[in-house]
Amino acid sequence: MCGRYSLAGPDPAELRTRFGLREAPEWTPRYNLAPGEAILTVTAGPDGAREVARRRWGLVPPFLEQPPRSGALFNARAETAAEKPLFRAAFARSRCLIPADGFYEWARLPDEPIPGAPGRPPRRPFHVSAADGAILAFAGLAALWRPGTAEAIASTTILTTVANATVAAVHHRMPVILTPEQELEWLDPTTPVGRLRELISGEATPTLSLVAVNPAVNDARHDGPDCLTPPPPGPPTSRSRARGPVAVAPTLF
DNA sequence: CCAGACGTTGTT
DNA sequence: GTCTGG
DNA sequence: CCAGACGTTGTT
DNA sequence: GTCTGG
Repeated sequence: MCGRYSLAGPDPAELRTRFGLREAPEWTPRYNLAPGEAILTVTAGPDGAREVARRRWGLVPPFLEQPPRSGALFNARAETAAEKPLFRAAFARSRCLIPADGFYEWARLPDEPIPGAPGRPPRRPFHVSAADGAILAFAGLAALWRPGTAEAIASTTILTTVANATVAAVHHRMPVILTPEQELEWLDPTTPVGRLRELISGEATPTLSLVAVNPAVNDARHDGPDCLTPPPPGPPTSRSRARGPVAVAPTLF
């Protein structure tokens, strides 16, 4: 799944180039983006030009009288989003991209708990990024909620699909990642549904790398470079004591 | 017909 | 808006 | 996603 | 256990 991600590496100029934007977007590095927050999205405007906008992460479909609780609907299953009442209209008419340089997953390590420690072992955070360091584009849906009186809400959700072999070490779902070629078709309003389904099937996911990171990322209020650093040595798992990128046992799931 | 939900995730 | 349950 | 609150009363 | 906030 995808409930936390980073967009910290690329500066505005790089984002402009990578996504074909007219102007560089306002953006300062974010290491710990969470549901409910304002995130960066890219859509195709009426003339086909790329447009960038900040949207609340957590879709607010236009027909709801009240927005769902903050951050709900932050993912939609790619397999069913075209049919689900909450996502159908956005799938048909309002697709978008979410720029990212990686996403986080949490998993309990197999060799915990420590003998003598009470309770279940905690889930540990991992960061997943492109093996070549490229900027990623998640496939997403967008909506604009215009209530009578209150302020309008621009919102978005990230599509999820089955985890590839790399991510499957820690989790069974992951965000849909598009290649630059696929992005064109995903944003094109004339792309037929059958093709859209192919695009988000996860077939073309780039090679990813997975590393254990500092549990500082657990707290969504913590937003700093240490979200991406290796876990500090510490309460005792052999894995968390390793240095540098940490290999993960291949079949937790 | 009207009323009320409409989601994903993980966990057991 | 659209579907399900009563 | 994870972390942290979750309430009422009376008093200042 | 469940909901809210980040």
